[in-house]
Amino acid sequence: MRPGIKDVAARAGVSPATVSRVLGGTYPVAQATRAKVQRAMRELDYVVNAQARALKGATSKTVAFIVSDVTGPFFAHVADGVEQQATAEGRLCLVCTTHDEPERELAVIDLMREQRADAVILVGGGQEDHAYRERMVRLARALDDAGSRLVLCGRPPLGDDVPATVVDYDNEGGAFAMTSHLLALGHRRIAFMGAQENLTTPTARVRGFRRAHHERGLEPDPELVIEGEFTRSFGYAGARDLLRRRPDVTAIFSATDVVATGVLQAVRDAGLRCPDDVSVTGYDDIPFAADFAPALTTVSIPHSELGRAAVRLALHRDSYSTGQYVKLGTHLAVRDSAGPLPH
Amino acid sequence: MRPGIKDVAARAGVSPATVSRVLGGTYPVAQATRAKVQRAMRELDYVVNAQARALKGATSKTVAFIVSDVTGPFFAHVADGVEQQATAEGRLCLVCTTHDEPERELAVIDLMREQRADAVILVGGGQEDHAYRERMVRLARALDDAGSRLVLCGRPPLGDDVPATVVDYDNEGGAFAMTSHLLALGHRRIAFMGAQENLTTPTARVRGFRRAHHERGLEPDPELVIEGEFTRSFGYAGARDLLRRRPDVTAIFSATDVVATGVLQAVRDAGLRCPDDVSVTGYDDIPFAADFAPALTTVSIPHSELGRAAVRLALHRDSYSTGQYVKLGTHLAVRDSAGPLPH
DNA sequence: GCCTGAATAGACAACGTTCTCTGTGGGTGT
DNA sequence: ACACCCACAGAGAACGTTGTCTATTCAGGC
Repeated sequence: MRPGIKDVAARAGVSPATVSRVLGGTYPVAQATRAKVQRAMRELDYVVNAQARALKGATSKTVAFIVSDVTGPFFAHVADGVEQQATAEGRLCLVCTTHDEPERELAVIDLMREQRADAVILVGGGQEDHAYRERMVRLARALDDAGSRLVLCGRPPLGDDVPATVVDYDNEGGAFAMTSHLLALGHRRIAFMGAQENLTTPTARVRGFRRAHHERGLEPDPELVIEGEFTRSFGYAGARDLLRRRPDVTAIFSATDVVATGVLQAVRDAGLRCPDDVSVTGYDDIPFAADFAPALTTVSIPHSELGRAAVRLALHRDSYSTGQYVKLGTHLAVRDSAGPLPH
Repeated sequence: MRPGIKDVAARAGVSPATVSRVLGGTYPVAQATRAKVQRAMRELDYVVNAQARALKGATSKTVAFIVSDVTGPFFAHVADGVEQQATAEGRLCLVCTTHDEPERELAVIDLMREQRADAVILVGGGQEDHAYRERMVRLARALDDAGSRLVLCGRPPLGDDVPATVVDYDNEGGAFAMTSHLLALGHRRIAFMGAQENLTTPTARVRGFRRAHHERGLEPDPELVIEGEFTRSFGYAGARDLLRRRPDVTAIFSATDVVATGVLQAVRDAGLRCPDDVSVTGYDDIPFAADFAPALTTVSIPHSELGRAAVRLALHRDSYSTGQYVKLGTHLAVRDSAGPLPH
């Protein structure tokens, strides 16, 4: 049987309350008594019951981390930041996946409400439609009532009156910078691979792509903004078809690095060289981007700082008068996969 | 304020016990009463308090997942399996990192003991010394007393009398197969990059490397078994020095894919081509191994099955008469980075 | 020698569930 | 008409903590 505070008290010859005070350290206990209690705890190999403690207190000292898929390199690095900061703040870290099923997302947030997590961090882009937004607003309020804080990490804010913390990064700015880079290299027929109408992340990236063209007085060819998921297989199929249909394209801006892996494969399979024949770039700067063939030019996101900031802001929300919206910067990681326009 | 079972009971005009019974579903409640209660729950947006429930029950319906670093691709995929299976079994998933600090490992396991997790899954290799083993044995017993199960995932068993579940993979067999593959391609001066004396994983891989030589009546050159950590930077520095010191080497078997990325970089920087001048192989088959330059020949590990099996075995340990030790197979993933011996 | 106040320790009531007893009606069998 | 059982619902005690309130002791000041 697992010993409780009473067993320790009995063995030390004191009352349970005294043991609790030794545990907490927030109340005067005589040196001799403390020693007796500590000895009893050691002898019984006692550990507190976290559930009982949480039941008494207001919170479970836990941070929940919700992603669509733990294996995504993007998520793994945000998770790293979350875990680091949570540990530093004396919190444990719960992980849940949604696999992009909206109902599952709902269910998982209810689970976290049951757990009375201090913060519930939703990582990754969200959908753009109104119904989804409304649901998020309701969840934010429900969590707020339960004493938790909803944190949106990597997606835009819901509105000022919604009790949620938002930690975003400059999605559009990164796409703008990358597109400008390609334009500066002389490319004019640039494809964007992986647009998705109703999702916040690809939409912001397409916006940056367009804006970079417009600022140079150019109009992006609508035929070159290609819809598709953030997967390797879409990158492969999409690029293969594109290269057949539009051999005049000289650069492909992939919506994510994972898409870029597929694009690079398609380029190789088409007998073309990168970057000599066609430039390929990505977005995210995943850990192995520098090891691809060729090393991938991409947009770097401060992944782990995103996670750390999420936890930090959520837990100290009263002391941040600056508000609950932070937008971190992105920057270009220029490597070998994008070069000047071939002639 | 967050509503409790009493508030629901009051609103529905029944006793708290009845509400609990509607919640549990394991006791007859009249149809009309059930409807009243469910309506009250909906109106108050009630969710149970997981801590209170766990306090009553024997366990917190939680699985803990302990790794040295969440960002490692190996870990991410085991985590995926763990999370999948935990969800399927109605458990939540706690994540902790140790960053390879033994004291932190200790502290984290105590934290899990406090949480009364159903299973505590320790992922990745361990140290080989006696003191460490003894400590693990004590932890296994302590967790067993607390009603939890220690699971060792990706490291060898502690002994028959220790209450722990072990889910391992054929570490040595994979190294044996890979080395045999290289030998069959004609290579005779093969380096092993990333041995570490006191750690179980590299030790097993070196063992397979040696055995493959011996079975062909060959003796591996001790100078070619190079000590080093499982990092990209070691791979780079180690391979750079090796290629300078021993230009006669024709193949480099990297202890992990991450090491291989560094090795590949060093090979490129030395002006050599892979696999034409020197073959390079890895171990782990991380997700992007196929996207490296060239696509990496490596040993594939059933990562997520490792995680799933860990949870499955730990939670149903009474119904597995077969014992609490499972060893999963590994297989070669032959790609482009290893070729026949150049002449 | 008595009062005051610090320092310390115990008793007891929460926290929100679930489980085990006890009812309490109303239907059935004889 | 009586006993009996069944289906249901309530009362109350846990689970292991922590916080509040009260009781004891002892030193010091008058």
